[in-house]
Amino acid sequence: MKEITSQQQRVLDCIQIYLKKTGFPPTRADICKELGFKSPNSAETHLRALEKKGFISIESGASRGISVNNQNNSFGDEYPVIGLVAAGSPTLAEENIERTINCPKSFFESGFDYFLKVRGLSMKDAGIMEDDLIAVKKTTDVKNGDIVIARLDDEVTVKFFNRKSSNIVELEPANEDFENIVINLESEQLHIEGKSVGLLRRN
Amino acid sequence: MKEITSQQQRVLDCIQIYLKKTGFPPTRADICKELGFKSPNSAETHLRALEKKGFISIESGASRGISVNNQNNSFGDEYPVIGLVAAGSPTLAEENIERTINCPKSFFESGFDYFLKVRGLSMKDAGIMEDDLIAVKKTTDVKNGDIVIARLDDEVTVKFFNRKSSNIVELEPANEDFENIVINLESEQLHIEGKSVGLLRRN
DNA sequence: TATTATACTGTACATATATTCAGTATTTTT
DNA sequence: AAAAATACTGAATATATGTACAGTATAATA
Repeated sequence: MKEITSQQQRVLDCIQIYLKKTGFPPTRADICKELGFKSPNSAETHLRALEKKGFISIESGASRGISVNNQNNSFGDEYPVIGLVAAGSPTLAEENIERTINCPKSFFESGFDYFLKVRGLSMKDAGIMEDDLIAVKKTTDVKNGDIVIARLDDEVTVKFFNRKSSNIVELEPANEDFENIVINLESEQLHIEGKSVGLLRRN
Repeated sequence: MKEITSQQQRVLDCIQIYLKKTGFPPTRADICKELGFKSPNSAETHLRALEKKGFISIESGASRGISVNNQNNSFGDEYPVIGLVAAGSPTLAEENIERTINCPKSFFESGFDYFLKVRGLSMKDAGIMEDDLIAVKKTTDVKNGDIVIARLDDEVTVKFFNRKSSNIVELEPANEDFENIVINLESEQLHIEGKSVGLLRRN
């Protein structure tokens, strides 16, 4: 996606506002009226530039045949729900995707990549129950106290992250029936898949 | 909203599918092509019927000037977040609405009406923590074991519902530090605001 | 029984709309 | 310094599209 100019941004905004207001895209004349252009060709050339840069698609010949390509509108996207993660298989492999959930992109504060279906009760005191869906943001940038999705020997687990020293990381459950997992990074492999940015439960 | 006929439903479905696929509404000819009509007037009369019944709006003269009025598309709606509920004030009064959340209508199984922001930890063992947002469906049709939003003497509380006998209802917390609330319906007023159909947490 | 709503085909036409062509001017890139 | 992209005005036009008119037929309603 190439860079957008300020005028092209105005046209793109105009399309989206018009869409939200009326339910259908504007004509060239509508855009001109809205932005003060005096020739329909002004709108036309901007539309072609936006199309060339990938921001919109234009159906040739069709009236109002404009569709906005970007996903950062307020509407939904399909997010995968990752269920039982088999040992050794990559987390986001297709066979692990149970289904998808349509959910606004900006639903959780920092944006997220997928839902992870929780097994077990090791985080129950943090309000995370069996079958809850954790909104996971893929990142390795985690701080102490974050709820992280970690992989240890092909086993995926959800725990509090706590770096004790440069080589020692503790993964702490929120359930007194479970014990802390202490990892020495020199001798063991710890892979941080991401961190929890939210939770979804459906009764 | 008057009753819709099966053919009109087909046309309405056609519009929504077309919208989802292309990003803009169909022309009369598009509808004919999609549904097998041979005259554009077939689409026209159906559209006018749908407009008369309130399902769609048509902008006169504009090409593809159709907008769907109903909200049961797969996209988002604005749901109110109810925060601190002041004693004596109706739950959904405007002053109680902290903000709204854009969320697909079909996000929680049985549909829902608003989000309730949780105070306290009386339901922590059910995985409901402070500041969690409970998706509430307004209903008085609750079963034993349901998590209900109940009002007792202008105090709103979230608890498990448990009908002991025809006159006795127990509201049970999920936290051993709290005690059951036993209500004798003959002497006390219990108002069921609704029940929890889901939960949303944002870290 | 008359009327209205539903459910179509088929034709016709005014106009709404996309799109091309001819210019002008400024800025950015090569 | 030349070429390409940006940012417009203005006019022209083919066609995409809404919409009215003329029919036919059946089911529902008053």
